[in-house]
Amino acid sequence: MKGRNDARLTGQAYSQLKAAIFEGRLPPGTPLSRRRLAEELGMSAVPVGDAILRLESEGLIESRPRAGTRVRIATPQEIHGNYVLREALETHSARLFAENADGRARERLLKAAERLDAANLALARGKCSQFRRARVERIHVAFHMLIAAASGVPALIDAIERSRVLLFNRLFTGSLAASHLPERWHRDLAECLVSASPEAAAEAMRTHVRYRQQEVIARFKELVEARSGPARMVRGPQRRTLEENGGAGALLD
Amino acid sequence: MKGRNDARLTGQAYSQLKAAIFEGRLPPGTPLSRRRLAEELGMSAVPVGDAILRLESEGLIESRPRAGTRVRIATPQEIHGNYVLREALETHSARLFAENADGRARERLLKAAERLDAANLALARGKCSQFRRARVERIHVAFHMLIAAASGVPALIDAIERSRVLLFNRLFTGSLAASHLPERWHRDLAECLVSASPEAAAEAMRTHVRYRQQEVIARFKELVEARSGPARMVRGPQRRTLEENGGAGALLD
DNA sequence: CCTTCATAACTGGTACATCAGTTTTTCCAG
DNA sequence: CTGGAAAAACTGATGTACCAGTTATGAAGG
Repeated sequence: MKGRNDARLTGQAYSQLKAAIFEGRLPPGTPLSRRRLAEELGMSAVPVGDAILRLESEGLIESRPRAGTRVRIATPQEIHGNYVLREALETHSARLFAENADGRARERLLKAAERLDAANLALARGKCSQFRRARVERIHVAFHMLIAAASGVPALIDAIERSRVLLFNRLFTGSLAASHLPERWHRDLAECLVSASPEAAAEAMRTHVRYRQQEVIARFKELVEARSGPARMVRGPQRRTLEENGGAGALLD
Repeated sequence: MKGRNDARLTGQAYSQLKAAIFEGRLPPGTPLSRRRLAEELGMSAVPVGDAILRLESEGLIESRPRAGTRVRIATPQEIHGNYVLREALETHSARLFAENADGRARERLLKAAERLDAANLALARGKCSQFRRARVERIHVAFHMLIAAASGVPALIDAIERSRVLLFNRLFTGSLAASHLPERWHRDLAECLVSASPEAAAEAMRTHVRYRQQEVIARFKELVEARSGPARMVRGPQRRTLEENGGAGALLD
C-alpha cells in the first residue's frame, strides 16, 4: 500500500495517522482537526487534508463538510458486509493458492500457520495487553497475505489488504481481536490449501471466514449492548478529545 | 460512488474529470496539469489537486511527484489482474443473488439480460460509434450491478463497481468494448442465476467472466502489437495534448 | 547530422490567508 | 432554573503565492 509519496509530507501524515488509528491511539469517534493535526505533525494543513482525503477513501475516517472529521465508527452491518467481501476475496485467493503456489510458498504457509496458532494459544492463556494483541494480529495478517501473494495479482492482493485494514481497525480498536480459536485452526486450513484441490481449498477458506464472521459479530453485538446503557456518544461536546487521548504524543511512533 | 462532496468544487472537478476519462475525451496517456485544468474548470488548483488525488487512488490516473500527472495506461497484466479480481467478486455476487434475491429482482434481471443481449446484437450489426458503445456499456454495467445489488452489502457493491470502473476505462478508451458475443450470452447466465443452485450460479458466472477475460486479453494484445510499429508513446514531447484533444471543450458535459 | 549540457518552462507540493458553514458557548428573557 | 436566540469559536473548503524538482528546449561543440 505504500507509495512513492511516503517521502512527502502528505505521505508522512498518512502513515502516522493510519498507524495511530490502528494502534488504538486514536479510537473510533475521535475528532480530527486539520489545524490541530498540522500543528502536532509540524506541517501545514494542506498535506494533512490530503492524507485525510486518502484515509477517508479507505473508509477509516469520515468527514462532514465544514463540520468536522472523525475516526469512523463501525456498525454491525458494516462488519457483516466486510466479512462478505472477505469471503469473496479470500475464497478466490485460496483457490488460486492451491492452483498456483510453488513449493516454497506452500512450506512458508505451513510454518506461518504453526506460528499463528501458537501465538493465538499464548494470547488466550496470557493476558491480552494491547501490545500483544497487535503483535498477534500482525502475524494473522501476514498469514492471509501470504496466501494472497501467491496469486501474483496486485489488484487482488490490494483488495484483500484493504478489506483487512478496515476490519482490523474496527475490531482491534473495539478490543474484539482476542478470541479463542480452535487450537489447530489455521494449521488445518493451511494443510488443506497446500494439499487439497482448488475447490476444496476454497471451501475450507469459506468455512474459516464464516466461522470468524459469526463469532466476531456475536461479540460485537454484545459489546455494543454492554456499552449502550447511558446511550453514550450520541451527544455532548466532542472537541478536544485528541488531547484527552494523549495529546501530541498520540501521533508519535 | 457519489458523495456529499459533489456539491463542492472538488466534487465537480472529480465528476467532470471522471466523465471525460470514461467518455474518451481524455484518452489514456493524456497529460493533466493542475493549473491548466483549474483554469478550464474555472476554479483554483487546490480542488483540482484533491480530485486528482481521489482519481489516483481509484487507479484512473497516475502521478509522479513534480513531474506530471496523466491518464493511466493499462498493461495486459493489469487487465488480467482486473479480471481475476472480478472473478472473485462477481462469482460471490452471483452466489448471493441465487441465495437471496427476491422475485422482483429475479424478474428484473431476466429483462435486463434480454435488453443487453439485444443491444449487443444491434451493436455487432450496426456501426460502432463511440456513443453507441458507451450506451451498451452502460446497460452492461447496470446488468452486473443489478446482481451485485441483491446482496445488499455496500462493501461488495462498491468493490464490484470499482473493479468495473477500472476495466471500463481501459477497455472503452482502448476501443475494445465492441466484441461479438454469443447471442443469448447474458440471457443464459441470468436464467441460471434465477433458477439454479447458488453453486451452479457461481460457476456460471465464473465461466462468463473467464470467457470475456480470454477474449479481451487476446484483443488487447493484438491491439498493442498493431500500434507498436514505430514504438510510439515512448518519447517525444507529450505536453499540450489536452488542447489537441479538444481543448477546453473536452471537459464540458 | 548527432550528442551534451545549460537554461527556461512547467509540474506537483506546501504554506498561509481567508471564506463560508457548523457547532458550541454565552447570555438574557421567561 | 429553563429555553432559546445571538455570538463566538471552530471546521473544512478554497484561493493565491511560492518552492523545489523534472522535463523540454535549444545553443554549442563534436
